[in-house]
Amino acid sequence: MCGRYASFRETQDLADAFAIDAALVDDRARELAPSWNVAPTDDVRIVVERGRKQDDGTTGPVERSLRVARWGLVPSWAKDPSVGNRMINARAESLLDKPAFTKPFAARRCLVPAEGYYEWRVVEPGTPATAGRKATRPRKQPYWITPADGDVAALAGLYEFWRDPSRGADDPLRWLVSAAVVTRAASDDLAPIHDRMPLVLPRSAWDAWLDPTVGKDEAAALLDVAPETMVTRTVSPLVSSVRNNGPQLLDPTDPGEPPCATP
DNA sequence: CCAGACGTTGTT
DNA sequence: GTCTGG
DNA sequence: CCAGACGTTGTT
DNA sequence: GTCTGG
Repeated sequence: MCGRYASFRETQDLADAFAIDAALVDDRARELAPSWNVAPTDDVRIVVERGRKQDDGTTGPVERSLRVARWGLVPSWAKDPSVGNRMINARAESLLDKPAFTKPFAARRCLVPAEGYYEWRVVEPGTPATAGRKATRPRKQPYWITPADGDVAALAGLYEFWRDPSRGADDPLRWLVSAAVVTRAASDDLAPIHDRMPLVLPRSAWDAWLDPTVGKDEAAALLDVAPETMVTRTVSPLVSSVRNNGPQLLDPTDPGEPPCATP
């Protein structure tokens, strides 16, 4: 779950929403194209808090910034970045036991801004919506899921740095920043569509989640926040292919058959 | 000790 | 790097 | 997450 | 069926 989402809000709006100083918005974040179909391995915008490395080698005061990360956490020990292709999610329930996530959770938590995310539900042929039509193979019905309050969704994330051994000290691509989205059990409202959902943090939890001086024990308490209320609608299967993009992917479609938990 | 994994999802 | 399994 | 590939050699 | 790429 949470393997596809959308992030198309203007960078300045994001900076405002997360109280980020304009000077701390990375150029790459400004240049990143809006996307209605963000897929694993894509570059995404993340909100982080850390002290910048200063010229004298020491670390400066903690600052909140908007940066770019590759979706799919690449552990520091990875031999190549493809390891991150499958580390797109981190289960809240087991986070603390996973070597790949231990340090990121203790010190490198981030927020992944999203306008909403997608889930797919498998619809078997022969159900009321397809009755009378020619028998078909199961179909994957995508859903668009957004916060009910219309605000930006702040997905809890973890990030990591990976040093590319093939690049020299001066190469700006020497350090790859990558991130994973934390998942949890779905709320009762969303369970009929899917049993997992991203951890959407309420505004009241943002500061503590981002604060690198907040340790793992305190941060772990944030994993249990009450789920945000979300609204859903069916959208076109165009979104299923990562090659498609654009606001039309969010166009509502006839739901046909309502989701049901137990057939 | 060394070798090998390190992750989630969905589906059966 | 760090943990697990053998 | 879904879609799409799934392979090597030798030659250009 | 299972892995890789986006």
